[in-house]
Amino acid sequence: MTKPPPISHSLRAWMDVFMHRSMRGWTHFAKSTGLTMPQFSILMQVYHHKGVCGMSDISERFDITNAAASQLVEKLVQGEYIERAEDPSDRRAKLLQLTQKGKDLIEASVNERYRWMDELGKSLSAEEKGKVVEALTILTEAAKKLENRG
Amino acid sequence: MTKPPPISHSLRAWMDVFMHRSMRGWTHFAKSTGLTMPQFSILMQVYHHKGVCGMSDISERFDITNAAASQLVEKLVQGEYIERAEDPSDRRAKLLQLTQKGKDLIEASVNERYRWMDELGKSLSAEEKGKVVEALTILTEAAKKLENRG
DNA sequence: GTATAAAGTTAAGCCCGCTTAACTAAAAAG
DNA sequence: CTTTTTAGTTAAGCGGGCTTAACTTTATAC
Repeated sequence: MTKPPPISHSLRAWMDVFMHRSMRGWTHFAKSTGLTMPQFSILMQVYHHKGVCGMSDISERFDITNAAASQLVEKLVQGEYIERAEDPSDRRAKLLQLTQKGKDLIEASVNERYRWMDELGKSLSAEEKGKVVEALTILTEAAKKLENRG
Repeated sequence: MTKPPPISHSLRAWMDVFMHRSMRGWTHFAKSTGLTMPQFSILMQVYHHKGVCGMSDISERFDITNAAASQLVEKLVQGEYIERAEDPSDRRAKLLQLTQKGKDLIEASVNERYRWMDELGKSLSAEEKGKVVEALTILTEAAKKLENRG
């Protein structure tokens, strides 16, 4: 019987293997779409903002100027990935939203990333699955709590 | 009692929260070093290649031409992050290796990313920690097996 | 030993992201 | 109602990444 590793060790080990694998797929997919990484990241951001996302949200999130965000978004509007409308409640502001094309693209990317995870799930025994589900639920909840406080 | 979620769901939920959080820190740190993302990524790659890494390893990994890799690496050599030596067993090839400065930088970045994970670990009860350690060990092993086959 | 392939380098040139600066238009403050 | 602040756009210009093309040097094939 070996002593179980401390939690920081197992968290780190998992993170290393997970990040390494995940990053590869991520950049590879982005490139295959013909979009640049900044463009792709903006689509992701708008996607996660479910519906309402102003131009300033973009520039803050990526730590760039409004000018830069505006230009990036302009290209995505040209490419018909994003719809840019006037905010009726503040006519200076814009409401950004993915078009169907944009949504499809991001969802394809997310599915691509899920695929590996799903395979991982399938490779486990029923007992292992149970343990993993329980632990990940704990972790996800804890992460959300930490996020809301910090 | 609610039914436990299927494993694909808990894996995906965890992945979403983990990726979202991790990416932010990642790009933010890279930017704060003054290096560009491609440059930073190359340092990471050399770091994980522990010791021996040729120029072609870089170009293959990032799907760019040898010319591009060579120019990127040149900048990192100028910045004293990378040491570029001739491979004695094949004098056409180069051996890339991080300098101490390069190692320090990458390790700082990794630690930054570990910090959140460690906080997460600390926020759990002893019982939860036990479960998480067990499950992550299972997952990490399964991931490594999958990697070696696929 | 000559021909061919492979590893890297260098330079020219393109596109892209980003910043600054000047601007428009709308909202908030006084 | 005027002033100031806020949201966003546009254009000029810089620097970076990447490609192609031409080249050097070393290894491999025949």
